[in-house]
Amino acid sequence: MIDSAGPMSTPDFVVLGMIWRGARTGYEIKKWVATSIRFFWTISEAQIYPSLERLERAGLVASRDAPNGGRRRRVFELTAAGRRSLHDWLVAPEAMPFELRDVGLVRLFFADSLSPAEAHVLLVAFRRRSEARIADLRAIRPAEEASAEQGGHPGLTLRLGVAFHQAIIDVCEAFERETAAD
Amino acid sequence: MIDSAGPMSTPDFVVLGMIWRGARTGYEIKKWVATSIRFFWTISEAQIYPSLERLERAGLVASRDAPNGGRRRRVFELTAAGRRSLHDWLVAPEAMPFELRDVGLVRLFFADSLSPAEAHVLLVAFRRRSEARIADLRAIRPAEEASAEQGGHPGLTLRLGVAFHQAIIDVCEAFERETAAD
DNA sequence: TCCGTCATATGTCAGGCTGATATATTGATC
DNA sequence: GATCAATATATCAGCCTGACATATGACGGA
Repeated sequence: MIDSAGPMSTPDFVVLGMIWRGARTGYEIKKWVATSIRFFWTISEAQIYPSLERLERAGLVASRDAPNGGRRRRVFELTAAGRRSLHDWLVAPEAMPFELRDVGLVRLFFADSLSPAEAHVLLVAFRRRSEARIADLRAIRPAEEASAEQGGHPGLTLRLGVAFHQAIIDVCEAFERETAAD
Repeated sequence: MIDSAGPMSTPDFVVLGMIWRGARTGYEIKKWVATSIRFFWTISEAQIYPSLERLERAGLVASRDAPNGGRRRRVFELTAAGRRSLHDWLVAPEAMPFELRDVGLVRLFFADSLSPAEAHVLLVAFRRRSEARIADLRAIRPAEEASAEQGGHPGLTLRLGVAFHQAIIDVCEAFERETAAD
């Protein structure tokens, strides 16, 4: 299917997926990523525009010029091959690497070098970060978070984000109680 | 404190912290990272050795040559300034960015484009990944996971890892039940 | 009506990091 | 005595991020 443009990488499929969701221009892809999957995937313009070129060369998207007055603008849509490619990627039994890079956990890891009082301050800051993140997540789309089904799979990823930070908060509070008991 | 070598970055503090934990050579730092904080921080040799140079120039670590037979070897230890610098970093009220990059969540996000059966297969694969990760975490240091206090803060980070993957599993199972009910 | 500011829209580029590879010695296993 | 794994340090191509560059349209205030 893709022969002239090398292997597809995850950012390419993210671009493809966002066009499937209805994003029409590179700019919209960037905006949509920033308001939906930004907590578990980011993408920069320097990736989006070359990616759109590759996808078009591979026949997965089609574009046409649609300037808005004197402002240039290129709108994209999926081809049948593009829909098939997205589908194949989603059902492929590939590994799904979970990459976390967390300065907070690193600092906690070294907290044995602090006094109990200092370590406690750090732990509270760490817990508050997750509390703030849950507030951010709820602000994105409160409707979807309230009811299970309505959000579909985007709603599921939102619930996962909330649950995951709630678990961190619970463990922090348990640890705070345990160390306070000393 | 650090004047001749530009600002310190997180990887530098990770190296400093690992030396505080007792790592003696660049090689040991790499090995220790791979068996402790690897689930939330990684570091490559291409970072470690230049970082050790910077830390020594800044007076935060001291090194001496300690060849093992004909094999060159440089052992490092913290200076007083190094201990202070690590302490200051840990207590600084800085933001702790939480960076996640998860292909699994991205694929789930687009799963509305699949049939219910296909989406279910993807969800099960996603859940199993967290089950496998919990097994990995428990394998690292089973003793610390059993009891709260014994692990200190490394034990806490281990508990946090287990808890948040357990939260993912719980949400997945709930969603599986909800969608199966249709 | 002019001006500033924000949103739309597409791109470029330096610098940093990852993953792969290179090199050399020691110790273990067969 | 040969092969493989572990110890130990280092380099490098290639990719990505974050910052910057460029240009137009829309809108409100002075």
